[in-house]
Amino acid sequence: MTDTAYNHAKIEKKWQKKWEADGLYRSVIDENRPKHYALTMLPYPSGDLHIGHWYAMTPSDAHARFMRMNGYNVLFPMGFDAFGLPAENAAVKHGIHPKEWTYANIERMRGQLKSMGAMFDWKREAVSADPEYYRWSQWFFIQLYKHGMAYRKMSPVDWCPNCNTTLAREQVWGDDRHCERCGTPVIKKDLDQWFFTTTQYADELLDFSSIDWPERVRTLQTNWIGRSEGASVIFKTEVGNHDIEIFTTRPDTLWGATFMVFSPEHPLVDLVTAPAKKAEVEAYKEQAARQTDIEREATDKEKTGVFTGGYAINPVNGAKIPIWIADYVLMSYGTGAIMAVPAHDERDYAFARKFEMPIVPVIRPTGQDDAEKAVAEAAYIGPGVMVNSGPLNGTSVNDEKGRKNPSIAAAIDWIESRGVGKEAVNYRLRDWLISRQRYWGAPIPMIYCEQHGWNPAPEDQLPVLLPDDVEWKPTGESPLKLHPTWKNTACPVCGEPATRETDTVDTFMCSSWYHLRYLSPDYHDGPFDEAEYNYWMPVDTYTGGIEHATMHLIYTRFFHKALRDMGVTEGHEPMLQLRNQGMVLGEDHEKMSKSRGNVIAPDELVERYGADTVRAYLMFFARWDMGGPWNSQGIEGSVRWVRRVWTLFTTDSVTDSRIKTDIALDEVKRTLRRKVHQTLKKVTRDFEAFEFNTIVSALMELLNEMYKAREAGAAGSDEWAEALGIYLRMMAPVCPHITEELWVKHLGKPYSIHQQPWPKVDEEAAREDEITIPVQVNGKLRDRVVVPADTREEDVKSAALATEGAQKYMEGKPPKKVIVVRGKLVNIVV
RNA sequence: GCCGAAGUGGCGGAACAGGCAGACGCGCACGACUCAAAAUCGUGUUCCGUAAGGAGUGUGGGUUCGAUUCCCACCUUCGGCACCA
Repeated sequence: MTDTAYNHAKIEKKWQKKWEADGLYRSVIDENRPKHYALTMLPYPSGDLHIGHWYAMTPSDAHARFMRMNGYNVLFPMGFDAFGLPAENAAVKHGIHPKEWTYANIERMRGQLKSMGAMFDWKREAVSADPEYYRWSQWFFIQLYKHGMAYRKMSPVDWCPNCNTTLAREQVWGDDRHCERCGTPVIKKDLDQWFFTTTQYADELLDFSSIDWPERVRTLQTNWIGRSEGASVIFKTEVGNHDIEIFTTRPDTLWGATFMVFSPEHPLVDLVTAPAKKAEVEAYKEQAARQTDIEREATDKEKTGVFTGGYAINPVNGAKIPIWIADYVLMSYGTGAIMAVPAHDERDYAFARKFEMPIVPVIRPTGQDDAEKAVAEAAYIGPGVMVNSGPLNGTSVNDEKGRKNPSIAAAIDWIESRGVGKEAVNYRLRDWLISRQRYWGAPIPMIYCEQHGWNPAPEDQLPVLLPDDVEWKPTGESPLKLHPTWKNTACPVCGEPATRETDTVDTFMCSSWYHLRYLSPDYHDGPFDEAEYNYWMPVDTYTGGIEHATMHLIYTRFFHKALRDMGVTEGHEPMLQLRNQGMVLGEDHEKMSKSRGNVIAPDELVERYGADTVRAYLMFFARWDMGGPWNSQGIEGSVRWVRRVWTLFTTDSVTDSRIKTDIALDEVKRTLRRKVHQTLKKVTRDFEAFEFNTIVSALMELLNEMYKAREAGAAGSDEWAEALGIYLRMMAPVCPHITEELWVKHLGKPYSIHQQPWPKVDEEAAREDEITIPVQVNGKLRDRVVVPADTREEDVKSAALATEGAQKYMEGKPPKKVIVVRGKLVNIVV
């Protein structure tokens, strides 16, 4: 029967073509139906779609299809995050223009994406490198600037020497502080750069109450933002009475401050340094500056520092305390200066011991009467009661942070009443460094004039186009800076000659709003069409990798909130539900990489097995949120499943002649129907929970049952027809092509299966009428008893007691206790 | 050091609210079909034991009639943060 052999290539191409021709996946506003905006993270056009893209996108597609079958008007768009450094590297290496390289890759990847058979609405495609796209990226920059949320500042920033550009704090990873893209350790440079005020939203970004995001991501973001509650306190220099502001989480230990430490870069260092100490201080500053961040921030390093010869006055008790400089105090956190309380801080303790400074305990530990003794060996961090602290002596100290700790609350109140400090919150989060010294990105639309400083390019002149005629220097410098004429322009204020900013924006800015451009990629009067926005936003389901937790997923939330405050968007969050996929590892259980040679190419798999099978295996082989190792033998299971589905629908039944009576056949049909509806219930639940692996296994199980039922003579019955119809619809989101073919060609049902409603569970049919109850004696399984599902507890109990296994292991003793769990189990305790 | 996730057969994994551990699949073994092989179909497959039986979800304890599931301590792996004041 060659004409009924499963030819995946033919079937998949045929339906993809028809779906596209019919616009089956066009999503248009329909006020009569509830909307569902399903979004999966857009790819960077690196050249080839890899298995990780398939792993992220096909289950997302299946879920979107499931929602569509459940009556939602689903938008599932796709596009390309098309600016970025690899395009420039290709230009330097192979002499191809980044634009050409990028757009050729997009062309190729678009084709690969289409081979998935996903329900992407290609009419919504957006490409961030298109001038009509980056025009609006630039427009957003200008709006942020106008609202005070974009500013330029000279500061020490992270520089990747390989990528030849600055990076945002979020893009520097790991212990060795390497570049997120290329892995090169970054260095510090003092540069004038553009920033967005992400810190302004720190508190709001900590609030996840209105979104359904994985705990993991929420924790990562919370830690990243790093909120600490405490107080800011003003100390005074002994000479000159200058303010020294410090931040502390432990204002209750102020009375124990026996010295102060400045970061070597602190602006007051020169002022407080005594002439006699000048040389020593300068030498230390230089030595600190030479160190890399990694050396400097190594926690196990012996403490170093020098005395400045200057003193400060502790505002709570007037004590005169020495000021030191040490590299363990970082200029980039807090104010760059600390009060040192060696008795109750490990670092200060180590420093005080080394340089022989006094250690004054101000907390007596609970249950001890000697506070001095408690700090003889190490700093004391736990609860207790305040001592040596003047007006606050006797206040109890617990383990809570901030005002929840009575001692901290008392200290804050006290310093505020004396006007020497106030309650304060500090964050680890920094403002988003947005400047990139690269060519292939959206030019920052700012113009510098000698007379009028920085001003935005006039909005009616957007986009500020990237010039095509650029030259590549092997040094890796941005060609934009070296372009002879591009930067020359007129000042928007006075019209005199002025220069453009030659830096481009971080590509993460372009991807912070792509979900908005998808709404109306061809819209010219604004970044998006408001009618589309009002209907589709916010994104209902967002899927993608966890690696973006503290980059894109923070940036896009910030962006949405900033736009909201400028009146551009509404609502507080852009994406309501987030789900992360895990990673597909190589067959050697290692991360896939070209150098390891363990990369799996989806194109080859599709050619060999077909997209439906690849999709099925990707959904089946591991928990989606966990990922796991690829197994090229394992995919055979999915190959067989898909083929067995095909065979079941395209061949006639071979009836087992042993089944003769109507009664027996009725039982077969009833059992089949039960299994069908039980499976439907499970599959529905699992789709809602993003548990794709058990969807496929449930469908496999049902298929096995259907083969048995067919052999037992169920074919031709109403129950059989129902089973076939429900089976295909349940399978359709997983394997869109084969199900369409079987639905239309073999069941003769109306095109398209993807427009059919999701089947309804018949609870009555799904109910078991007989159940097997395990019988335990003292917790060990000894027998089983089959009873009607509605049997009363007492009857289950007596049936269990009567079983052979129960009798044997009770050894004639009377049961002490019999536990009957309804519908589950009986445990006899003797 | 701190925070988080995970440890289940030869392998990937399942167990939805504390109730039959190992669903589903890979692999393997045996059988059917075949001259033969592949494909396909069927049966079996946690370990020890011939068996009766016993053990078993990283380790050790605990709660419970009953624990992969809850609690405590620890070990290992992975991810994040880290002199953050």
